[in-house]
Amino acid sequence: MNKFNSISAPVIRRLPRYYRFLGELKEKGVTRVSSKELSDKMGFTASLIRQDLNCFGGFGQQGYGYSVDSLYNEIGQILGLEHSYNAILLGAGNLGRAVATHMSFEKRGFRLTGIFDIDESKVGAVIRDIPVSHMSGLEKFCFENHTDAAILCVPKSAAPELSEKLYQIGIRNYWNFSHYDLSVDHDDIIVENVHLNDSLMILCYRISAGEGEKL
Amino acid sequence: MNKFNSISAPVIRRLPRYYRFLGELKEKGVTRVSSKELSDKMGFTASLIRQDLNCFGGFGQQGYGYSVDSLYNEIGQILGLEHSYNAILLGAGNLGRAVATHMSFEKRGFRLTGIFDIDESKVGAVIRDIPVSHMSGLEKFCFENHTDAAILCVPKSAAPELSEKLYQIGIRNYWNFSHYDLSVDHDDIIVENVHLNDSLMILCYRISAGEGEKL
DNA sequence: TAGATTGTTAATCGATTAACAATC
DNA sequence: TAGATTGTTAATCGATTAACAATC
Repeated sequence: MNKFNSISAPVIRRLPRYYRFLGELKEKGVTRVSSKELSDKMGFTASLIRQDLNCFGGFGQQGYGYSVDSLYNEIGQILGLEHSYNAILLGAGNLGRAVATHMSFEKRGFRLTGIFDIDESKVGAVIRDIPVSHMSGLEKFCFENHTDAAILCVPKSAAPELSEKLYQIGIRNYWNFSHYDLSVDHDDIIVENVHLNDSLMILCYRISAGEGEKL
Repeated sequence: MNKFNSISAPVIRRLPRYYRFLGELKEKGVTRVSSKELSDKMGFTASLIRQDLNCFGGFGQQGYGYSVDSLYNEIGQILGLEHSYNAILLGAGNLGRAVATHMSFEKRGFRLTGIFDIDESKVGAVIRDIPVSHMSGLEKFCFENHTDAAILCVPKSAAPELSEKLYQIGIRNYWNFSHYDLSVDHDDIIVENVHLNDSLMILCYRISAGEGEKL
C-alpha cells in the first residue's frame, strides 16, 4: 500500500516495455529522447507516453525531453527491480528447468532460492547451482528460509492442492505457469499468470480470422 | 478477413479462458450453465459474459442458459482449433525444448513440423519425434514443407536477423518468446508475444506496490 | 402459465487521444 | 529570445455494467 497504489493496470503493463526500449537506447549511447521519438519507436502515442510517465512524477524537461539514463533508472525503481525477493520453483520438468535456467531473476527483482519436485528421479539434480529437493521438504524449507514468492511449473492437476499448501505456508505471491486459476480460491494473493495455452490459442484465432493488425 | 474481423481484442483474449472453464465443466459432467453461474466461477460479470458470447451468435437459450457442450465446441470453432497449422520452432535451447515438449499443439490448432538451431552440438537431437536441424537448412525446409507459423525461442540478439529471414521466406505468423519486438520491422505480420521478463517484472512491481488486487 | 435467463439497448465508467498553456 | 517539448486539462473513444424487454 504505497503511493503507486492507484496506478491502473494498463499503465503498469506498459512499464516493462518502456524499460526495455529505454535499455536499448541506453546501450546505443542515446542520452535524451522525446515522447515523440519514443512514440515512433514503440508504437504508443506520444500523448499516452507522457500520461503514463506522469503517473509517477515529472521525469521530463520541457523543451528538452527525457534523459534516457535517469528515466531508465526511474522506471526500474518504480518496478521495484532493486528488490531481491526470494522465490522458490515448484516443478522441475521441462518448463520448470527452462524457467530456472533461462531467466535473469537478479535483474528482475528476484532470487531463486529453492527448487522442488514430487518426482524422486528428479531430486538431486542441480539446476543453476540449486539442487532439486523433494516436495516433502517444502514446509521445512520455507520455515527456515524466508520465501516471498512461488513459481508454479506443475501440471494443472497438481496445482489446486499445491497452491493450497503454499497458501497455508504463507506465500501470497505467485508466478503461475500452471493452467489452474489460482485466484479462484483466494483473493488476497498476487498472481501473475503465464498461460501458454491461452497465448497459443489466441495466435490460432488471429491466424484463422485472417487478422493482420496488432492485438 | 472473415466475419469475426471486428471482434475487439479484449473479447478475443477472454475466449481461451471461457474455453478452459467450459472444458472443466464438461469434464465434471455439467450439461448446462447460466451466465450467472459462469460469472461466479470465472470472476467476470454475467453481463460481460453475455455480451462476449453474443459477438459470435446467440448460443444461449432464454430461461435456460447455455449448453456446456455446444458452447465449448462453438468457442473451439471460433478460436479455429480445428486447424492444423504447420509451425516450426527456432531455437532448441532450454526454452525451446520446454515449449516443444510441454505444449499440446494438436489441441490448439497447430502441428510442430520442424526444429532448428544454429548450434551444431544441438543438431541431431530428437525432441518429440522431431530431429533438430541446423539453421542453414531452414530455407530449403520451408520451400519443401508449407509452413504457417514460426515459434521464436532464440536470444534477443539473434531475433532481428532471423525474423527478417523468416519474413523473406514468407512466414507471417509468429509466436514470439524472444525479447525482440518483431512488429517494429513489419506491420503485416501477426505476432503473439510471450515476454517472460515483462511478466516477471510486473509481478515484482505488484509485490513492491503491496497491491493485493488482481491486475 | 410463471420463472428464469438470454439478447440487446442504454448508461456508466475508464482509458486514450488531442490540445494547449507552462516553461525549459 | 524563439523553438521545442513537457505536464495537464478537456474531448473522444471504447469497453464494461446495468437494465429490461423478449422468449424459452
